[in-house]
Amino acid sequence: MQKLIQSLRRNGLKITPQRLAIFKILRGNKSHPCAEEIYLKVRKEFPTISLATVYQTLDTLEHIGGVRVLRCDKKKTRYDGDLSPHHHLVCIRCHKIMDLQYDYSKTLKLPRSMKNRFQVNEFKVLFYGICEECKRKTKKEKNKRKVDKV
Amino acid sequence: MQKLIQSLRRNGLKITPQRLAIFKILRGNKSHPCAEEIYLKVRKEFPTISLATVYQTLDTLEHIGGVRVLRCDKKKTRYDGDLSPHHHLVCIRCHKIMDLQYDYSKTLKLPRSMKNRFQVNEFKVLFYGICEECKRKTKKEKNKRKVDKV
DNA sequence: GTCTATGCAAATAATTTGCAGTAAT
DNA sequence: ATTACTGCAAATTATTTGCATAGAC
Repeated sequence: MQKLIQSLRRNGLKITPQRLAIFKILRGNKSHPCAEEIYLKVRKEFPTISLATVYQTLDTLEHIGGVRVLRCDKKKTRYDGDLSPHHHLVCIRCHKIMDLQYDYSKTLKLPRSMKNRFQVNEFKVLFYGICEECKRKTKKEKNKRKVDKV
Repeated sequence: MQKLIQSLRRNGLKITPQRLAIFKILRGNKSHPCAEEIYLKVRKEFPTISLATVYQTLDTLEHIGGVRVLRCDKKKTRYDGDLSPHHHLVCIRCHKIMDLQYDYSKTLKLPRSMKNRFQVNEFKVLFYGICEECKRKTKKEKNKRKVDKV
């Protein structure tokens, strides 16, 4: 939280209670909420906050690295307040997003040929597949809906 | 192309000229177009095609693995017809998406603890950073707009 | 002939914007 | 005092849907 305040300050941004509240909600949340879900939560503390403010704050937080943005959902953007090095497992059946607490920064380097042509600030790894729960269900359905890929 | 036709057939889907045309456009295109851009291209061959058909076809193609979907752009979904193992470099300044022809499948395994809890079908790696061109511009601007991260 | 896919228009819904008032510096 | 932020309502826009018709099988 102190880090956030410092970062806001250093970037000439104001330290508003709304920003702190949204950041706090994100930090204490492993569920990758979307803007609307965050909105419903902050409203409990700030009943007059607007959804637009939530969107704007999320933008601000993204810009200063206070939230990580997940665009794996077709419909809505999801937000992740866990700033530790980790990645995501996305179930293509139930669309659940799970955390993978594993740091690939050692193994995941750009090939030499690209190293001087792109300065990497961060990277995201998304694994798509079937989660345990859905796999169990699939077996019961005797491999229904199997897709033949190109 | 034969592979696509086979895959459509195997999945009980019809082989329509619109589907083939959209697939052909995607294959011969390294620019990661969005639905609208694809629509404008197919229209040259099929002036009566509708944007809705383009969306539906892209959905179908995604489902059978005939196109790869990129959700790194805040605004629109982008589509990639290159089915070879490769990943993407996204410039956070100019929002250009570049291909990284490199196969991380050997290095990017799930940790043992997760291996039995998630069946990976595919994975995507997104590198975010600054492209060569934008880096050159930044230097001229004497490190303007530098962000202090959380 | 059957059934799916297309084209059209209208609907949906996430996100953004403009602006007047409010609060942080 | 200054300037940025919030709240509200309205606007925007990507994407989806319903339905009649056309086309693939």
